[in-house]
Amino acid sequence: MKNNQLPVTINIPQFRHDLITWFEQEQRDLPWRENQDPYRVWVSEIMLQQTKVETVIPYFHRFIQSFPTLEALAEADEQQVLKAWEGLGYYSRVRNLQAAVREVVADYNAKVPEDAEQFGNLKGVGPYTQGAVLSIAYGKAEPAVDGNVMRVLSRILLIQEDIAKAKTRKIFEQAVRQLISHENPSAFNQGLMELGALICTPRNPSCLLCPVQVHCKAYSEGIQHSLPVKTKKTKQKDEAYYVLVMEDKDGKYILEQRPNEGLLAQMWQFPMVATKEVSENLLEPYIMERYQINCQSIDQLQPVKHIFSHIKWDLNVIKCRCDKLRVSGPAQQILSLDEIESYPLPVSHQKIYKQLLQ
DNA sequence: AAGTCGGGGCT
DNA sequence: AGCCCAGACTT
Repeated sequence: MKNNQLPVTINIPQFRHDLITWFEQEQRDLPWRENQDPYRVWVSEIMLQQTKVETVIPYFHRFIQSFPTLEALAEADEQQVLKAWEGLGYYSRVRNLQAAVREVVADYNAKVPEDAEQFGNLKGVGPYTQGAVLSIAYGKAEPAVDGNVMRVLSRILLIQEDIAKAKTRKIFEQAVRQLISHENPSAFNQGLMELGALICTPRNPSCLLCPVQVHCKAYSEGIQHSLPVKTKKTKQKDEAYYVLVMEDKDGKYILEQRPNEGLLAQMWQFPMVATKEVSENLLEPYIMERYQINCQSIDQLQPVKHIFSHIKWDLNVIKCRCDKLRVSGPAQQILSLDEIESYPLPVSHQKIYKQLLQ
């Protein structure tokens, strides 16, 4: 064990007390705080990855209602699980969660393991989620370092490492190991995050209301606005597609499932063709050839722009009416608007679906 | 270490 | 347009 700890020169017992007392008083009333059920805590932590609390709340209620227990989720149909996640994004989170829950049923008698290594080895459980669930559900004194914690501690301890770099997280984990309350690790970890969400915000932190202001080195030097240090990342790539909305005389449409891996894996969509694959004037014969249909008419629907974190989609939505549709593979279905409702669609294709309802 | 993976809300 | 959000995984 190397002893290269950063200097933590604040009054640690006082800091713990100030933080935990504030958290006990001011914490928000959130559905996953009703009890310490490890399954519920786990679900909430997965949902909260890169996702705001207000966004998660309705999803959490519906998800727990549909899958109230670890066993229920383990036994659930994968498509229904994906449908419950529809609109939340980062869909591999829920596929990993179900795989992990099935592991817990198979290997740990359906009890979420308390052992850090065992829990941390489950699919989709990284360093943050590991510490968060073990501290909140089981009271273990493990660090749970997320973006909030790095921002808060970078200011309090005046840490200037670039938080965009992967190895920087370890510096903060070491700091938390020195600071954390062993009497109440749960309130300590959640207090740091709650502080980051409510007071020690990215812009314009409310330092005058901060319960640990007296401990904060950045505040005492007046440089809280310039922390944390974070380098910016690369911008999105542009991608353009035709989206083929093919409707037959019965009002049914072709829907296809995306591949098992990659972007929006296993989600359903109207067929897409990269615009660079086929020139616009050859689109009609291309559709007729590829989908073996007889186009009666072609119209343009409202185009859709959709921005991911790393891609910008420009969707040229083409509606073609035809006599008869046929599937050309196992990943396709011919469905009525009603039936499409039960399939998990990414938000970009929900926008298209809503146009068809009008 | 850098990319991939969603979506929404804010400035 | 860019940034942020209770990050994990792949290459």
